[in-house]
Amino acid sequence: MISIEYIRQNAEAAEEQLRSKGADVDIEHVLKLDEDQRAVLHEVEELRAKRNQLSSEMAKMDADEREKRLKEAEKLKRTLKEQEEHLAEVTAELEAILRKLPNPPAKDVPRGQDEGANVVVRTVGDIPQFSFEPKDYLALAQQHDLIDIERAAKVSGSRFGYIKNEAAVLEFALVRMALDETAKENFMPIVPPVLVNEEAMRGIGYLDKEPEQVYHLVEDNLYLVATAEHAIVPMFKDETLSEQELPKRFIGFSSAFRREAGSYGKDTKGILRVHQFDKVEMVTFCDAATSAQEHERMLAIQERLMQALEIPYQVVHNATGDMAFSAQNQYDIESWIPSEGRYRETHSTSNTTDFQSRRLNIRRRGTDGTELVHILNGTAFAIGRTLIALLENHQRQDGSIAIPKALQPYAGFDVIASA
RNA sequence: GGCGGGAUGCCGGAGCGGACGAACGGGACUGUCUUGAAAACAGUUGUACCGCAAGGUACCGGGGGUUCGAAUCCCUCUCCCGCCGCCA
Repeated sequence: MISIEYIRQNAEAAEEQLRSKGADVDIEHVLKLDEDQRAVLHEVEELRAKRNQLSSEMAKMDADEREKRLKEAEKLKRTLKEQEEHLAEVTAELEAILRKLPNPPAKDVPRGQDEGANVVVRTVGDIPQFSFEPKDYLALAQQHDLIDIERAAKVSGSRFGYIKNEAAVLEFALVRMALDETAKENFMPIVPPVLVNEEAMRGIGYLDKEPEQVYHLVEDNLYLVATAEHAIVPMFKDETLSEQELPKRFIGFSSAFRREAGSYGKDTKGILRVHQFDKVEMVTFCDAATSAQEHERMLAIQERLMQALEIPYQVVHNATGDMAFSAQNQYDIESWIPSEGRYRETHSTSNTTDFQSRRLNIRRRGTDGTELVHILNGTAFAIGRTLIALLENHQRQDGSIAIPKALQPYAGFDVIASA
């Protein structure tokens, strides 16, 4: 959640920033509500002070005297109740608006309405030149019996898939490789629950932005996470961490579930956009002062992983209109997909600053007092999309697929070739 | 799924309508003493919000209620512990 003090102190800048992320805000209205809220709060607190004083006086009175003051006390009680109700209304109205506002972008974020305004920061790796017509991953998968979409449709519906044979082994190879790489930077491996309660999901900011994207188990009021981040970030809800234990870095593995409502007809083929996929995800809790640096660290890890897989990619600085709701700054990594002749998103990393920690009340205690922590997230590997890039970029003329050297020890084989 | 017991500050643990932001013990910090440390003694030790400040308000698992007044009474939810049942 955005800080109301920030809006109060930077009304003009805030308006521009929020609009740049596509929010339709009326800053004047927000400021007015904020003022009202504080005025009513002041009134309520004054009434409470009076009540408290009268009550403690009454405690010392004899029965007779108490009886005399009772009328006054009762009246005070009624007035207080009215004002408290008023306060609750104003507060709720203000909060409802604030909850729907995105994290204002950092100054250096490119402005723009959509991904067209994204800025390519750098391009790494040579685009493979094939002496033959490269196949798409589905053709390759069929040749080697790696992915079964048809039967998944029979069992689960559209946008599901079975990952099989070497592809299934590669999933675990990728997971292990990501664990090892991030271990060098003290990320703690973690397997979180994939079902989380409403409070946790709300704390993440997901329900306010795109509630239709998340699977909801109505009977138990539980939500299926759309990324491990959703289960890892709320772990420290209402906790104050000590300065010394920061940064806390986690490398989580979990399935991710997305309804993909509204994406009908978009990427309908294969496993690029599915309702369920596995993912290795980084999450860091750190000091406000170091979060920008942590963000760069995450990006660097992502790049190292892609370089180890020998997949050409580009780093994109997301424009305001293409950023996540919670992100103050965001980079995507787009991997080269030969069959499409273009780069497609395989990774993302966001600095959410104190946007999530404010909602979840996650602080850190230091010698300088307590303050909200900063929280960052970043993809290590989204398995499905990484498999796509891997299969297509490393295919050979006969359709066999070379496994990059760094991955071989994890996979236990160096090529996928049909017998 | 059934029955029983719990949830209080950094930790343990009392309190069960008014003097409780909370006894007592431990821990931590500061000071005295000491060459230094320990011990002993004295003191300090939560967070958030409103306010220029003085000060005020809120918080004893969450929410609601009763009352002039709730950690304390009532309702409800969640979680934890124990026993039984079922089960990968």
